[in-house]
Amino acid sequence: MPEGHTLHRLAADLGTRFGGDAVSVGSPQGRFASSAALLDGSVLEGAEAHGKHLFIGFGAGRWIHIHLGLIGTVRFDGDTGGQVRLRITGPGGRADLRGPQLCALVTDAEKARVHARLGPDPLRASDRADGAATAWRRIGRSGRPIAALLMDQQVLAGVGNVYRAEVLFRHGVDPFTPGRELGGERWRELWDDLVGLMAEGVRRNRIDTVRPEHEPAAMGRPPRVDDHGGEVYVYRRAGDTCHICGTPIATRPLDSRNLFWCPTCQP
DNA sequence: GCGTGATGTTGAA
DNA sequence: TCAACCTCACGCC
Repeated sequence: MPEGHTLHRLAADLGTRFGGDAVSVGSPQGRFASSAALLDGSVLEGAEAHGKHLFIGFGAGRWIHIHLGLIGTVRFDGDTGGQVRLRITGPGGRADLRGPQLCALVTDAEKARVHARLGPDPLRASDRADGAATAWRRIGRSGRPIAALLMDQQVLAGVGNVYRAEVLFRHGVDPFTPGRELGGERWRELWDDLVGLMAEGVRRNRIDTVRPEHEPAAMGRPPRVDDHGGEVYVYRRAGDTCHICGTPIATRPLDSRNLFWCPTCQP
C-alpha cells in the first residue's frame, strides 16, 4: 500500500475525522501502550505527511510518528481482529494501525530531524516551488541510476517502486541512466509529472498512471486493474506485453527492489 | 487452507 | 547482507 500518496491521504483523512476533537488513544497490542496513555483524552490537532512518514499532532510538542513500512496498514471503522498497535477513537470513528515499521511518540525536535533527512516531497505544498531544483542538486551530480535515485528518500521523498517505474516509462527514460546524464530539463519534466500523478493518487487513493489515450477502452483491451488497485504501464507486468509497443516488459532487481521497464520504449 | 511475495525502512550482524 | 515488522491479497491445492 504505502507510497507517499497513501500517507498524505491518511493525514487528510485523520484530520477530517478527528481534527479538533478530544480522542481516546490506545494500544490493544501493547507495544505503544505507555505512550498512548500519555496522549489518551488529548485533542488531536491535525496530521501531516512528508514522504512516507506520517505525523499526528496532539499539541504541546507531542507527535505520533508513524512509518508503515512494507506491511503496515491503517483501517478506519474496520473489524477488530488482528494486532492493533495504535487505536484512535473519537466522534469521527475509529482508526486502527497494524503492523507498522515505526510508531513512536516524538518531540518537535525529533520530528524536525526526520524532515531534515528527507528530500523534497512532490506532495508537500512547501516543496512545490523549489523541490525540483533541490533534488536536482543531488541527481545532477550523481552517477547512480535514475531508478535508484528516485527511490532514495534523501533525494526525493514519497516515490516508491510503483511511481518510479511508471514515471520513467511515461517519459521514455532508461532506468539505468546515470542521474548526471539525465539532464535538468528531463528531470524537471519527471518532477512535474510526479506532482500531478501523486496528487491524483491522493484523490483516488490508488496509483493510476496510464494516460487517457492508452486506457484499455481506448486501446481495445479488456479493463485490467493491478494488485495495488490502479492502471499501470510496467509495474509488476514482467513478461506481459507493453501496452504501447508489444515488447515483453523486462524486470531486474536493483538495490534489492524489483525494477520494471520496457526495453523498447525506454531505450 | 497454506505458502508466498510485496507499494519500505531500520538497525543489528 | 539480513532479520524484523507480522498485514494483506494472491495463487494454488
